[in-house]
Amino acid sequence: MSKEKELETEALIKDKAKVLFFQKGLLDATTQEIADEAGVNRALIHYYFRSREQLMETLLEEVMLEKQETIREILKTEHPFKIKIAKFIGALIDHGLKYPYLENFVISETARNPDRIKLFRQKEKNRSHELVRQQLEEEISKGNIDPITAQNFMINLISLCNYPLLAKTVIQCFHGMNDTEYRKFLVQRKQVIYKAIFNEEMPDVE
Amino acid sequence: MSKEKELETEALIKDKAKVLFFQKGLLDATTQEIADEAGVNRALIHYYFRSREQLMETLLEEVMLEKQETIREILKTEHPFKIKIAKFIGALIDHGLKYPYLENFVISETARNPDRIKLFRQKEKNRSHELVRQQLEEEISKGNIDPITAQNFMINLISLCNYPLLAKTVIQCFHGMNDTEYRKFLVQRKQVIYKAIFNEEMPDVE
DNA sequence: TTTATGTTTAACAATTTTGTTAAAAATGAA
DNA sequence: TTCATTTTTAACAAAATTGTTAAACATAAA
Repeated sequence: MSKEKELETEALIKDKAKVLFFQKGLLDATTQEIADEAGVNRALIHYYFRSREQLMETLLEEVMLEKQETIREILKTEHPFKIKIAKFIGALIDHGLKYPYLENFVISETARNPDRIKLFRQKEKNRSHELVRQQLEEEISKGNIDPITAQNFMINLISLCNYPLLAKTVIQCFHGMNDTEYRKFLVQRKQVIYKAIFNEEMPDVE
Repeated sequence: MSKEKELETEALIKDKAKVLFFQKGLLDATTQEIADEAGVNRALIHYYFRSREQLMETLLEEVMLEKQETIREILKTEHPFKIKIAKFIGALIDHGLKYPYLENFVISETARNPDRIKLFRQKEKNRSHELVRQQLEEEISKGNIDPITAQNFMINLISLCNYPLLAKTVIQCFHGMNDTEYRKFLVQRKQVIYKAIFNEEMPDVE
């Protein structure tokens, strides 16, 4: 029994499919295109993952988990609130730079089929919202931050981080950026977002 | 020659297809589903619009024009800058309430095929960006607004307006809102966005 | 009523895509 | 090497979808 070979091919398909979907943005890639990208026979996709659908679920779970772990770690540290949020912004943008089309996928899948939202849900205790609210309210009562509900705070934050990823093409066209300029724009944007949220310059966070 | 009947059916297909695509969110509706929604034979779609593709282009052009006209009118008035922006926010949200899935469509189409961005581009002279920049810079030099580039200003603004539309399902699930609550949330959000942008309460604009 | 024109329909062909399967190939233990 | 198991392949079947076409139908003018 060659367990190594199996893992090799299975992992190869997953890796290449991730590239195709979340990096190249071919969200409706066919099983044939996935097979081509991985350089394997199309039937292997069904052999290892049963269906296109199940492959997708597997990929999503992996990539979402990667993102959620990073965020959970940041939000569970003992840093001051504003530092945490600065790191949070950085993590969202960086993950977006790694998988530029992941958010597009989440958005189109959930729009097409709201039930599939389950695939993207994190465990109750780790939801960013819960991890942020208490500390946010403390800061507000101390007068360090203008009053705002946790709901609006989070949605503002995530809107400012995610929309420029979703609208890559629109923004590039509209503001005449090539890929390099767009990347640079996103990196610089971390500071812009922090300033929009807190109305003050972002401190350096390693 | 029954010109009336033709316009009736043609307009019927367009109207029902708009509902299907931009209101119900079935962005990948088949020609059969479109025909069913309009209660006509599927071949009529090809008779009037040649292909599914061309129907889509027609619909888009109409809906985008409707949106762009509203925005152009707001930005070309002589109102004070902050009033204009308040109206601009209102118009973006209201259009999103009318066609909840239009932005999803723009985003997925341009991600899938960047060339198709042409379909969404407005004429150079009417681009919101151009209409806002000069006045924004004036306000900044008068010290009424914190320094920010027009690019970042616009992208912040549009991110805050559009993301909650794109992420309808995610937000509803995450914050436990039904459709009514979500609508209310969007309407109230106009003030939240204004405050996030200008750091002060939004004045009443009719 | 006849005729020409425009509108609608059912049936068909072509293509694309998914998933299955039986057989071939590779692998590794006995 | 032999044999059992796993992996891979090519070929096939089924379903979905788009676009075409020829004929039926409706309408209004002559």
